[in-house]
Amino acid sequence: MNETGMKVRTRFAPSPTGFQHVGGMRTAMYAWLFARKHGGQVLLRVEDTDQERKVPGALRFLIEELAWLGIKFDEGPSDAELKEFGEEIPGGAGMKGGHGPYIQTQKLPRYREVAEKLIASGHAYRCDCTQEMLEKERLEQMARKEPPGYTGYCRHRNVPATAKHVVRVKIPERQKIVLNDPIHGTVTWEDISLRDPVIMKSDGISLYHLAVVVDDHDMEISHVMRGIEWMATAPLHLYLYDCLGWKAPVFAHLPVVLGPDGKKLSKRHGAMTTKELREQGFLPEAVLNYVTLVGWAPGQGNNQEIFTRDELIKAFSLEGINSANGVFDPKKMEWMNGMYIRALSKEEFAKRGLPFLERGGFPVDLSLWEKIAPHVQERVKNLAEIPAMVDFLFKSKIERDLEAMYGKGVDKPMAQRILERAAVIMSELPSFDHATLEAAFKAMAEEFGLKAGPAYGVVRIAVTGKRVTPPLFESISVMGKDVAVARVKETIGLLAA
RNA sequence: GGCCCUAUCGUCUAGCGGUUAGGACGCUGGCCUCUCACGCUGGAAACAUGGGUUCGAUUCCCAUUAGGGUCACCA
Repeated sequence: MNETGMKVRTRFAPSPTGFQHVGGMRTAMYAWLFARKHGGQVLLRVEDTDQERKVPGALRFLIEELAWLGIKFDEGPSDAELKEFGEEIPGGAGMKGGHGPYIQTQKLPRYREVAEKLIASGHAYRCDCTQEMLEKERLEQMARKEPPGYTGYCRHRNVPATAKHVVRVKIPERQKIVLNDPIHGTVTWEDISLRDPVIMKSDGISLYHLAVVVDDHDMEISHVMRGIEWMATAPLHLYLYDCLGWKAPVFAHLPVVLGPDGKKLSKRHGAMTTKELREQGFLPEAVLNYVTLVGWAPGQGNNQEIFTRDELIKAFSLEGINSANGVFDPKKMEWMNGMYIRALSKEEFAKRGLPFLERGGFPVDLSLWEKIAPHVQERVKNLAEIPAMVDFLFKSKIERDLEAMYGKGVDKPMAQRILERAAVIMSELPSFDHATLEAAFKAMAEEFGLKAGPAYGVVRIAVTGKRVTPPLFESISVMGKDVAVARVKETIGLLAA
């Protein structure tokens, strides 16, 4: 129940015409968050009345990505309905029913029934104008510099049901419509500026405008969260509710999520679907957290940004949604992901990072990974960075950035001397733990009159090949004496050559 | 073009008539330090413009400007 005592039921109603980016996912997040916050239900509905634009796999993609984020629906199409639709979720999606069908093309008779009701009450009428007639009309209007639109030719013609026809809404001349949107406040239209829109196609399939009203009513939806592109047609929807004598849900029109360039999100922006983010090593909890924050803030002077799932649910409100468009900032997404990575337990990090490590293209020794993982955990912003950071532990042959050894008191002869000494020191060391190594190398640096940085740097390049690595002694300790000494000797050979 | 939405640092935002306009990311100085990262501590950085209303406007109202959406037998 929400503050008005109304049972909260929200829905996510995608049309399976493509793969949703994070902006579309955010709509689902908000619907889910709001339902959870008020102890209500959130359900999934498939708006597939446009059969021509249907994309195979789009629905499955959506369900699976949302599941990855931890968003499960209380109601939605059953596995049987999904199968009929042509999509099967491995293991089953397991959504409950109760207000189905949840796939619009499986509910066509109901829309026809409502359309007939609208015709009977005089709010709608049949129209048998052909596409050619409409096109001609449009052309003439444009020639006269009039705004194009249906003139209502069939309004009073009583086109018989037996003729091939569409159903249009008879839009009243002056019909004031008031929308109370929790995000935008009160929005008023002096009239519905639409020209008798079609709600039922000549093939008998409902258009969005009818289906959405019928479904939200039938499914007892209390709050609709949808993209702001729907605000312009909200008057039509509100009018339809009125004609039908139904109570309209609360409509919250969400602003747009833009790419870093300020343009609408698209493929050009790179990783903008959750699937891509997942492949780049972003954690679902971080993605849920950050994406929710694009366009929403707790307000009330609360500056919190990192939220657990439960904290998000607790803090969420429609009023906290910003009315202006927002930019998805990949940099901040990365920062937040790093925060989440560091908050993981050692074991959890090692476990989640392993699949990414295995993609590195080299054999992975699990025990070495587990030893070095905690040091990697402090240094990566996403899991995909892992292989490049520790590959030197697993590869038999490494590339070295030799130039990086020089500078700050170290030239080539000095580097050679350091490495000769390092090889001896390591060979003679009784134990190979961090403390022993550090003490030995610290003494060595002093021997050469060098600061730790430059001296260790030479060894770092020799054993790892890179200038940026996990801490040196941990790295050496994990790779073991044999490998470390061999790599130092190999480097001496390279310098001599 | 008609109708509608929007406007605080580069970005995400706090603010709901009186504040040195706060926080976060990013950028940057310093500290810590074996590299990197973390962490700590400083800094630069914003109320689109013009009118009102008011003792007083970032805040309320109206214009202007600039973005965006929508005007299909698509959603």
